[in-house]
Amino acid sequence: MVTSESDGPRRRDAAATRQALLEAASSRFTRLGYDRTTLRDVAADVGVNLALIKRYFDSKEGLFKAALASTPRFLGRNEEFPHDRAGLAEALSHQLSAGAWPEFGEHPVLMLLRDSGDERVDTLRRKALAEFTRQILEASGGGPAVEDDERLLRAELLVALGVGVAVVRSAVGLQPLRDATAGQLAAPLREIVDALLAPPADGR
Amino acid sequence: MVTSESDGPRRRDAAATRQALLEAASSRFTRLGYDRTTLRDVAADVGVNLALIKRYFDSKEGLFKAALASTPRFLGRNEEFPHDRAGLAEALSHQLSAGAWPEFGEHPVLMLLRDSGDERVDTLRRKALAEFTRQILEASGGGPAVEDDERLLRAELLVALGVGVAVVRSAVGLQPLRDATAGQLAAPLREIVDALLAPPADGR
Amino acid sequence: MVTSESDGPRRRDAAATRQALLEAASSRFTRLGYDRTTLRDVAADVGVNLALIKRYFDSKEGLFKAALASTPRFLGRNEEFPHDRAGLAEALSHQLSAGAWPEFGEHPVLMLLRDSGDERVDTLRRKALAEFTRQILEASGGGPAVEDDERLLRAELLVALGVGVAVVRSAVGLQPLRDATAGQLAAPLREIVDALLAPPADGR
Amino acid sequence: MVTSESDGPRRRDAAATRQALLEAASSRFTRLGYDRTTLRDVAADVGVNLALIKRYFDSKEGLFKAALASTPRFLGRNEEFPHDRAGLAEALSHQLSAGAWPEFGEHPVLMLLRDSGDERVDTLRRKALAEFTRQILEASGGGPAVEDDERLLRAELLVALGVGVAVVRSAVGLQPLRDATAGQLAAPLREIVDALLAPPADGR
DNA sequence: AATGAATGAGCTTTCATTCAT
DNA sequence: GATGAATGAAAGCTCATTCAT
Repeated sequence: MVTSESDGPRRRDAAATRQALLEAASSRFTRLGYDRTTLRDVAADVGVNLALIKRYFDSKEGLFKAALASTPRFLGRNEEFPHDRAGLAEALSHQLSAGAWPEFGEHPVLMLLRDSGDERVDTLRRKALAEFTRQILEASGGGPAVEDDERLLRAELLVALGVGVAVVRSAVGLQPLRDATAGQLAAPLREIVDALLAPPADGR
Repeated sequence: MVTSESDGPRRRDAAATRQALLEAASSRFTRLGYDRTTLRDVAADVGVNLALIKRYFDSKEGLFKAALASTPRFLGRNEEFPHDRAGLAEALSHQLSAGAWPEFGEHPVLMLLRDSGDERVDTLRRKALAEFTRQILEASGGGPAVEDDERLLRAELLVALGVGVAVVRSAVGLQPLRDATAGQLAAPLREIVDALLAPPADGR
Repeated sequence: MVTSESDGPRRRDAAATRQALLEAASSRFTRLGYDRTTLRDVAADVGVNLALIKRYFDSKEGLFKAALASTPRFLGRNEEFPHDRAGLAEALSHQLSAGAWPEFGEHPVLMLLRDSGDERVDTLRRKALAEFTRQILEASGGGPAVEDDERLLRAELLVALGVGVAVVRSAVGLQPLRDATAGQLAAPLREIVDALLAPPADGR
Repeated sequence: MVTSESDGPRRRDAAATRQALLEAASSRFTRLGYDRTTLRDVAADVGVNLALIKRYFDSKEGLFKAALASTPRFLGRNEEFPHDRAGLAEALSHQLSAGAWPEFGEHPVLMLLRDSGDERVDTLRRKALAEFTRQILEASGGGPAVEDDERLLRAELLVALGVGVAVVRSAVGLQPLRDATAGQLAAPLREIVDALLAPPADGR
């Protein structure tokens, strides 16, 4: 519930107010979804008037689009990008561990699954996930030549796994997955990454 | 919008009307979630009056619970239950292929992720997913003795993968995953199942 | 809440069912008023189907009218009619004491104040209260000749007092009035009756 | 239906709009009771949108509470408080005469009898009537020492009389009580007040 | 005579949105 | 740039009533 009013809403600072609204909205959209996020609550989080949302983002839809656009385009989490399958698995295990993303409350990929009902944002969301897939392929080596359809499918299964972990944790809190640490996730994820993306030993 | 009025609304047949309402509701809850499913739409799908929902299910919450309870408790899809990892992988590849579950419009596991806001249904949903996990463990052999915490976590990762595939397909329609056939999914899933649940060759 | 299913609803006995419905309705109308009395509840009290109310009374309005018509046309409460002011005061003190009318739950005069919104029942209710006024005048002696307008007004004030006691007890439960016994009410009522209806000693 | 749009709905004046809503609601609650007062009608009386009621009073219950709280805490009707039995009787005769309280449409004590179904407002209503009783005792002299239980009961009977007059006039319009003037009510009320509250000449 | 399935209208409540200031 | 008053539409729910059986 607390995200952005850390140091108080700066009055008469348009950019800061806009940013604070965006962060509050991102948090609510991520945690609660589009429908259960009310503009009144977002404005109240920041401590400003409701009409400012219209001023800065025009509508709830506009706010949602802006929040979507501000979602991290991950893999690597501020550090350098992973260069091999081991690095990829480790990055994933950190990203999918419990308590990562404290500033969002939940894994930010959830935002990409939230549906506002507007057909036009679908493309936006699809592109973001596709970019994620591309990053996985690049990190797992293999070179662009081998990126045939099956390899793409395998990368997408890895994306789906990440999404599934975030969703299951958020929606039902299944234990022990819910509180799994990066250390606990490391081994299984490494094996999955290898199983999915290691180059075939034989001429499959 | 069209799901269940297959053979027209039967007049004066309570059981049939109730069932038709349940199916229409299941479809909408699965596809659209709790908030975007309106009772008016559900009633319109079946072609009956809104008040019948109150009659048969008492409230929207009651309808949701009934829909939740009628969700298939899968693995094996009407056929016999899988007995080994190969069977498990194959069952999954069918269950997660495009176009399975035509009567729901989407994979029914999505229903288990829908949130009505009622605390008491949370337990229901969690139990259903936990049961799914248990089935995976049982099918993958290993006997109850080995069902330590790590094995449980690995089974849950497989559940998360299934959930993720359903979610990604439903929410963003990532290709080629979106239209993947059971044949295309078979090999990667088999490798993942083995990687996650095969007994360790050495004393890991 | 329990009024009439004392010896069970007799099946296939139209008159008895009708009577039971009437009593249940009277109780609810008296206690809860017109709006908060639902036909479903009345039918449930008796244990019969809702549609029987339509059969016997045609509509909620019809049921209300029938209940109104069945309201006791009091003074004297089954015993002989009071013949003088002392008898009148005593009859009133019994009628207005706590716990009288156990079969109605509240004083039945409340029914005469319930409003269904139908203009046509107004006459009915007015006539019933006017009849009560007439009875008071008759009991208090004085003969018909003296029934000038002021005497009528005084009798109506006594009616209003009775109504007020019933209403205050039912609506707000003011103590000690709420639990007042006939003994406690006797003296004040006698003095009021005398004050209002005793023939003037001097040529007032 | 006509109560408060005296000088037209003032635009953009929150306090005035709130007050207008409150008056319209008071009138309807007083005349029609809780159930038959619809928020749509109240808003229409004032000429504003329904949602403003939520803004200012939060809910129908909140509006009712506010209306209850704004009910005059009478005796004396803006003038000085009555100091003896004669003054009390006169105050009552004015207060209970036809056409008093034109701004409410009916005697405002009726509001105190309206039931919203909420347990917590019951106390509010009871307290208001109890306060009325206390005022009667104070006005009728006698000093606090004599305020034994019987005296309290007698004061409450006077309250009940007032309530009864208001109720009978409103609900059934019994003549000549319905159109009684203060002049017509003066004598009988004086005699009742004396009969009830005059100090006993002998050792009663 | 009696039942239960089905309907239509209305109510409160909740939001996103728009309009003046 | 910012506020708060006011609106419109839609949702869940409730009830009296009607229709077949």
